[in-house]
Amino acid sequence: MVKKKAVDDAAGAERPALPATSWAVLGLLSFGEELSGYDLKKWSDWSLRFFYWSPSFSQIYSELKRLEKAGYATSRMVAQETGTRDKRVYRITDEGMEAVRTWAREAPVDPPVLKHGPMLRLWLGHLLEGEQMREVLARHREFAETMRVRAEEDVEGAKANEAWTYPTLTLKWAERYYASERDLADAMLADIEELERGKRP
Amino acid sequence: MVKKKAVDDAAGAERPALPATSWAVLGLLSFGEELSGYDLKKWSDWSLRFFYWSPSFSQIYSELKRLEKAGYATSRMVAQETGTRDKRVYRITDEGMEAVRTWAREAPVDPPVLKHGPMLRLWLGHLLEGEQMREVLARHREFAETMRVRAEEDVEGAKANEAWTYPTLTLKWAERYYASERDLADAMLADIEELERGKRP
DNA sequence: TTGCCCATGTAATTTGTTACATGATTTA
DNA sequence: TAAATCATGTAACAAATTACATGGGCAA
Repeated sequence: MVKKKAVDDAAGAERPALPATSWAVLGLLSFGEELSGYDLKKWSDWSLRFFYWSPSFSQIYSELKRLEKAGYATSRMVAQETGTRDKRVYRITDEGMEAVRTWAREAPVDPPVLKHGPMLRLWLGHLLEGEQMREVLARHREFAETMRVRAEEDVEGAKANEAWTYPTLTLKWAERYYASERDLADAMLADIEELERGKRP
Repeated sequence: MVKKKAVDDAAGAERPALPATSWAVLGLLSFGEELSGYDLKKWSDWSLRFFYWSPSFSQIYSELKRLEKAGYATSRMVAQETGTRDKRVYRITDEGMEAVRTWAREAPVDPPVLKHGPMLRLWLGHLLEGEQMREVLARHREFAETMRVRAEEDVEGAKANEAWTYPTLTLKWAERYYASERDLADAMLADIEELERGKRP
């Protein structure tokens, strides 16, 4: 039996299958700006971060190389005015636009990946004291509320610009998502209180 | 300047710092049963999965080796009655219990890791038609509701057993979490409808 | 009696992080 | 003028997945 590497040869597409992180980086470029790796990292930190973990610098650099090799982006060196070190900036190609569009439209809808450390620890409640459970939840609640406020602020900053229509939409989603995380922490705190009342009346 | 590998040498602890996934596997063992790699995978699939991605077989096997090497678990081969292939089963040690307890109690509370593929695609809404956005959201909604129902059923199955008090607590959390994901999808769907109405009245 | 799922792993590969290197620019 | 920060990467390592190998039991 001949092995095939599950490629969409059909219709002569010939597009290499990329991991989600590549599409995320290409997606950042799909807004049309010419950006450096550093720019991309910063931008992904303040936009993607709400619903998609932000890759490290080094990974962004290697994704950019991969995208260029695939013909989805081109790069050029730009000399800085003030004598700063030169930098390499990337721009999406027509093929890149086509590829990321096709991905966004046609890829199967995969379940989100969640690694919820705080919940893992509470799942191990038999190893904790009530006070420690409350502590973990309180810190998580704090994080969720901080994220909610940031998302809320960013919605304000983004909603005026028509180019940000869809990013604004997802920021609204994030605002609600982190509000829900906060409320879920409160609900669990209440559940724990109830348990404790049951244990020592 | 001498470099130190950020270890808790203090108090002569000498415990090797483990990645979260190791703690997850050790946590599964902390309920006291003697389990094989296969058992652990199945069990993590139906319990951890709601809030913590379930590692692959091969990773579970290598985590078990690491835990044994660290002295946190021991293993033995057991011969099967019916002549089936022998298997290796693992049991947590006292040191392992102490280590996972300390981790659960004292590790810093890290933010959950989220990679929300569907949101990433909606963030790129400028590449999609309204119909395609609704499709992505509908499928995500479907997933969320499926998970919610499963969590709900598992709460029913687990709440009677006192040993499952805390797992039941996190299952309740999961039930609410996936209900919220479902509602968030609906809310975003409504936002998109509104956008569309604005675009072509 | 062949194909499929259970069960147990190892090997090869990919993905992603941390540590390191380098130099210029700002700020204290 | 020293330290922090911006900016750009590379190298080494760790985490995690997929592919592969193996053999028994069971159903068609």
